[in-house]
Amino acid sequence: MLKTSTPCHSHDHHNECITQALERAEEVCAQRGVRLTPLRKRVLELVWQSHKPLGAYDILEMLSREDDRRAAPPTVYRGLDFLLENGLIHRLASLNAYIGCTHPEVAHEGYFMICQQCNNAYELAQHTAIDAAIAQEASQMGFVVQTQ
Amino acid sequence: MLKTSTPCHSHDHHNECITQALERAEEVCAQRGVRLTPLRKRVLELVWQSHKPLGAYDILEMLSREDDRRAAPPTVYRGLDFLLENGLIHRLASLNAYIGCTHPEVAHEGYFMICQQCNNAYELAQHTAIDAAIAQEASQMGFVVQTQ
DNA sequence: GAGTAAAGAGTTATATAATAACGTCTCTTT
DNA sequence: AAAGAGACGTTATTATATAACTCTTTACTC
Repeated sequence: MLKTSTPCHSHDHHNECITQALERAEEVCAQRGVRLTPLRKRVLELVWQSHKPLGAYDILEMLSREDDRRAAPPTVYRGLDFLLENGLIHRLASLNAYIGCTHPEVAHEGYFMICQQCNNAYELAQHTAIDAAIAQEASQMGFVVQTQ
Repeated sequence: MLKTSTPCHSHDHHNECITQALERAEEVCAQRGVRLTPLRKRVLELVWQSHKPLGAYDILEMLSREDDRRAAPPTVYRGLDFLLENGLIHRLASLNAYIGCTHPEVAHEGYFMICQQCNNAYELAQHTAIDAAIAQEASQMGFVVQTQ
């Protein structure tokens, strides 16, 4: 179920985003002493194919298409789990989908704007105002924000 | 997989919340000319059993336990869909779970504080600050917030 | 460099969440 | 009564995610 409609938010994606994302991922992993194996890198690359959040089974299908043998779900989920743990992608629970993180260097909550026409999703880079508003409302209810 | 741990956020739930929720639901449905059938009412009641978000299959299990014949998934999902459409419950995508809405009279986005110890979730009643912060960041990216 | 432990990845099966498709029953309206 | 719509039952299926076990590769130790 891969959407192929012409995006209304489009740009020169391959040059700018993908290469940059992969470079950053290499750096981040090197810095943390974790291994960006070929498989993990390939999954990250596929996630970054567009700014549309991709489902795990979309990625699975892409993977299977290039390797001739059929990849199995755990293969993809392991890759996704690794990338999630290291902040290289985010999971959009409302869509059961995954998307590349634009600033993996620092731990952070992700907020996304999702275009209802083209399905592209863009991560908010600065969200101190939102975080502050949430933290304030939380404290009024006796909560301390730990994860979101 | 029904959690039965002692809640750290507890209160006299049955008297206050459930009855009030059901009364409100009756009002809202009457006002809108939609039917709160026994099944729908029963599902709403089950959702309101606690402040813990419940999975569809948790509700299914509860339903099946009282009727002796086994209820099927569509039965529950139809009930949940109706309640969602009419704003009587919210869906928490991150948990694949459903929870009663505390103010179904007006259309609104829901924000929830979810206790990591007792799993209870509480809806924020006033969230103008959060909405404003989000709308502002959105407009900076050329988006207009339609749904969240 | 051989031995070994741990991480990574393949494979099969299964769990969990949600929906499709079709039939039936019960209303209401005519 | 006939017709249509809404609600619900029932069976099957799709979509998403994980468990459990195996084998391979990598990295570390001596």
